[in-house]
Amino acid sequence: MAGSVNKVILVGNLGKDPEIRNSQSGAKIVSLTLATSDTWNDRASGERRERTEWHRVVIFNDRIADVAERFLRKGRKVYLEGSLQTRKWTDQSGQDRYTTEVVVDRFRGELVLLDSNRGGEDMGRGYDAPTRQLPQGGARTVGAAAGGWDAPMDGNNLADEVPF
Amino acid sequence: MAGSVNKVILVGNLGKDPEIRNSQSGAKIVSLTLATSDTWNDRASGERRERTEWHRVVIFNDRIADVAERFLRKGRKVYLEGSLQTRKWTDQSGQDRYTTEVVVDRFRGELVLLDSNRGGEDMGRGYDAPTRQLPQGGARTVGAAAGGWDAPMDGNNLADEVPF
Amino acid sequence: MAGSVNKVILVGNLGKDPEIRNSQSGAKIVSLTLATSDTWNDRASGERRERTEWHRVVIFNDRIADVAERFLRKGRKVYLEGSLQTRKWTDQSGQDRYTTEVVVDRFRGELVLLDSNRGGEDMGRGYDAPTRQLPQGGARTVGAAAGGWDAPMDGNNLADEVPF
Amino acid sequence: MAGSVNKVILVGNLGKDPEIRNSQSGAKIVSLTLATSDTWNDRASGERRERTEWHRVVIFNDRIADVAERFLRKGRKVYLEGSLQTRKWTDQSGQDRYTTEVVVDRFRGELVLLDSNRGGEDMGRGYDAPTRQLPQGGARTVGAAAGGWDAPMDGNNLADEVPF
DNA sequence: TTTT
DNA sequence: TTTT
Repeated sequence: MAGSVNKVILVGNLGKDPEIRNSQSGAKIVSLTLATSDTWNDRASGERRERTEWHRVVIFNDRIADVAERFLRKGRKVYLEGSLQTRKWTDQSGQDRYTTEVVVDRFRGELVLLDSNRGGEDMGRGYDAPTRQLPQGGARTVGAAAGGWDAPMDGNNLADEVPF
Repeated sequence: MAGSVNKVILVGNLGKDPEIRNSQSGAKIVSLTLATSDTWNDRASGERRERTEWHRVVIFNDRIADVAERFLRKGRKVYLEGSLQTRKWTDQSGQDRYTTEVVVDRFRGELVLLDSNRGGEDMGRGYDAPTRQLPQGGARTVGAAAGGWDAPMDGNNLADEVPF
Repeated sequence: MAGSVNKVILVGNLGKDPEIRNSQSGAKIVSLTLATSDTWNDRASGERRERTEWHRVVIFNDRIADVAERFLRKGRKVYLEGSLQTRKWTDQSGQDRYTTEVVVDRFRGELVLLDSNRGGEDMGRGYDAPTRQLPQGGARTVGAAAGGWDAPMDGNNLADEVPF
Repeated sequence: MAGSVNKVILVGNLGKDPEIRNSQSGAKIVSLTLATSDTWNDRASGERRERTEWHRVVIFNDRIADVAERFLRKGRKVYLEGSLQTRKWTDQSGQDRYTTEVVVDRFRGELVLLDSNRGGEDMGRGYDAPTRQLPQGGARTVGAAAGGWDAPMDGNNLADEVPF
């Protein structure tokens, strides 16, 4: 198809520290969960309502993955730009499942840190090293092509992670 | 949360005619499937590769739903802006499932027709009335709050539609 | 023209307090100057370079103008969405001049506060009331249509303000 | 400044064929004028109103400049993403002038062709080679840094082009 | 004039 | 699980 655009722009806060993995080719892959929130007045009741949306983000871009690993921690606010990708996987019972993620690949995407956190202020507490997933068997080693996934993730593993 | 942004920008083509439903309150709800496509040269093989991504779009905004019903048909190219929403539902076997959609609600979103199709050109053939889903039992009648879904869609129905 | 999009997305800091004016019809109009900055490594010299870009923003949307007046002050960081508009005016010597602004009107635009400034912390110092321009003669009272300006601004005034 | 975003998204039609120039370093620079249009109902009179906005676009990115030179012609519709840049220059009378452009540089920006124009349809007529500006003296040879302009454009030349 |  |  000539001429399409697939762009996601998020400003939100990390729900937990980034998770760092490696593709089969050794490239760093960083996963984030970002929260965005809407508040509005319900038309019927007039009550204030809020809804938090959780976004899965996967960063394949080397340069941006490095920045994410070094600077992002639970609670930080970021501007993130990527594209939508729905990935098919198989759950424990053999059923097809689909997971939609915001992908930052080598072609598209941006990451901008929005809370400067200069001077080691109190956001510093709890800002430990990010979680690095140890390969176990190999099921969690995923193959990442430039524009997406070549190999499906381990269904069991994913099932444990839902909603993330 | 003060200060978040949840925005999706798509330019793509409709995979089929829009589906029109009504919420319990009678509001019109239009569902679209939009295709975007990426092409790139594989770094290893040097081959040209292509990947088509299918996006579920749900339009709650009255004005935009009207435009979609009247003017959108399979194959048309649109610019669409909305926000990401992941909806939980239960499948036949009682398992939790999640579906991520691009939502155009009364607060946010835009729809712009990009292929002018003026003068009744050949895109006109096959441009029939959009599909209207008859309520069956009620499972397909969804309740739409301002910011999303109150009631889950029918799991069976959805399963048949995958990828959409 | 059927089918166009005119969208600007900025994340930046206010260079000074907002300026508040009223249109001839009495509507509140808020003007901001937003700074964005790029840093890059010069290819030739290898040196780190930085360039700050200053954006004129004009808010016609009532609801957003209220938020801007109440919460925005010099130094605050915001996400702002609007559209580009180039306005013609005449300078002192009678020459045509053009100024491009990012406009938030009643149809399009968004303002999101990004530095939470919760609890009246030290960002509070210096956070005075925003500047309100007193009408003088009337030259600074501008007529604002929904989608832009009906009446030109006073050329002299603008000339003094360049770059802002 | 840590943490800023400067993004413009346009969907519009070219007002004339692209203009091709070369920087002092020999890099290709493509200039476009893009029209976007808004229509709305005037609140007072109830009349339908329309406003066309003209955008100056300058493409420094080599790959995108090539695509623009080869495929863009007057009338074509494109999705364009770039960043805002205001450039200072001096007019004939020695006065400072400012021009705001949408810049596609080597870091940021995208160009997507939206009217496929397959099959040599009638948009084909008049689709000649784009305009190439011959260097005259050198005033029109501009130096392009990664993030913008090193040398001002010739004021006389620009004055003739306004609005473009 | 912002910010780091 | 974030944030206000």
